Amino acid sequence: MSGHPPFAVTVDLAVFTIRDGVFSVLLVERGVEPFAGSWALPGGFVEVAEDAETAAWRELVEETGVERFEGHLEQLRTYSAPDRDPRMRVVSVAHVAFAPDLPEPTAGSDAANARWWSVDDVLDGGPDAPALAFDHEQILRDARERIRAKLEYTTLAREFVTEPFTLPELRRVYTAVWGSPPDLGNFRRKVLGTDGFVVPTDAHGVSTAGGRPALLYRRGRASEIQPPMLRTTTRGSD
Amino acid sequence: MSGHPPFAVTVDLAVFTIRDGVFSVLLVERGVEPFAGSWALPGGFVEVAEDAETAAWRELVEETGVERFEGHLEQLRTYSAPDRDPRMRVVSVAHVAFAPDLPEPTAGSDAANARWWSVDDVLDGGPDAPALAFDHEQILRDARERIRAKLEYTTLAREFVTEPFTLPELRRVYTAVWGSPPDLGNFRRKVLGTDGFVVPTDAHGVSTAGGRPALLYRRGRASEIQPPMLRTTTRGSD
DNA sequence: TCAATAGTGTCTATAAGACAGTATGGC
DNA sequence: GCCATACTGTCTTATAGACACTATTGA
Repeated sequence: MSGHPPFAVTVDLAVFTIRDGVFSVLLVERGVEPFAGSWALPGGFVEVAEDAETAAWRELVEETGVERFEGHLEQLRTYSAPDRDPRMRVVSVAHVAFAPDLPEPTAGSDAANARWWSVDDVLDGGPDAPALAFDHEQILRDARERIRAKLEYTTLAREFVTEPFTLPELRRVYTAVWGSPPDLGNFRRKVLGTDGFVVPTDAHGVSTAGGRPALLYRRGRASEIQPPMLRTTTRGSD
Repeated sequence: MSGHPPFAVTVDLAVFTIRDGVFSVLLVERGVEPFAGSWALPGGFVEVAEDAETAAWRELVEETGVERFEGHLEQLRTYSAPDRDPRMRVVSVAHVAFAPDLPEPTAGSDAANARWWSVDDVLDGGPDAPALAFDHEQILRDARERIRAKLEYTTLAREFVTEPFTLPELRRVYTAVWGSPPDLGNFRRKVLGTDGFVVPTDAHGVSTAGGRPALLYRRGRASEIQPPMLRTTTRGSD
């Protein structure tokens, strides 16, 4: 028993989007010590009067500059190793957010720079892959696995496209996040056969690159896919 | 921007076991304000030099009096509503733990009393069901759903039985947690057909209540069940 | 013998994997 | 016509659901 030592509480955010078919995460270049010059997940301190999720939404808007964020945000897990921040004792409640096509971010208050990175480049050692500050590589790794898994049993993939969308667009979300495309016919059968995943409109999109134009859909009300749509590629490694 | 206000950080624990076929959770009766006299999840403050999981293990031993805890412990999620504790600003990193047949607990330091309760009685309004302190009812509800779900796609049920165990014993774990028994034949087919879920011994147990004695098994190395063993009962409600 | 529990086998329905084929657009 | 993309259909295989049956103990 030694009372209750004071902690700082932060939120860190893994903000994901799909840009040109690439599963991407928003990183900021730190302008202040510690880790000045390193890239890190956006985040900040939780205020006294807000809970962690509210703080995460606030930071999201501050860091991305987006006023109305159309996506989804959820808590990932809390990281609390005693030495994770050299300045002070701080626990961080990490969150995951995703949205379709966020704009190129503007550098925020204490960030020198901010841009989108390929998630797989950062985690699997692509060219120019930066080493992340603090324990952010672990957080990002956990976040990627969370998203990969949730595409299996939820309709989360819809949050990565703007309405109205086509099935090929939706399939490209799975392709980008999982790293390889689900079988075309089976994918369509699963999505269309899951009640409430997508609802058809009566409109066609425009044809891409001289192909047949795809039908347009909107998001349905279902949030779960039952039974799940399983990844066919190497599982359980990360 | 308003710097970094000081927080207290606690861990709360939902410790589960199966006692006489009943899915049970450990609750303590609070001896001090706030909520003195109310029942609550065991927990306590995180020390400066430890992470949340270490603190959870420490509290687990302190509250249950068990020296060598043979079970499993994992982080659930973090609860951070600004008004969740009337004394001060505190965020709690909730954890879930489970083990076979823990002994009747001894009252800990700041707990007036401690005992096992039926999880379903507490959450679904059984007779004598106590109202829980703080936001502990929500934590317990989330914890129950986490365990119910993890029985589907992991081999977690093994952590609720002592080695060696019988398949009927293992099936009673599913029965207790899910509220209704999985089909006998299908359950055996799934467990025995999942490589590494259980490994057979060459021994028989003793017969119960004048029935055929069951074969004994030990835990295998597999941690996932693929494809999952799905709950057949009412899904998605909680 | 019976009651009680443990364990096996089988038929059917569902859904995924694999992959071949057809349709509709721009040029 | 060609190419490129969108979409449909079908055969096979894996697996779950349902449920009937056999086996082994104690009293």
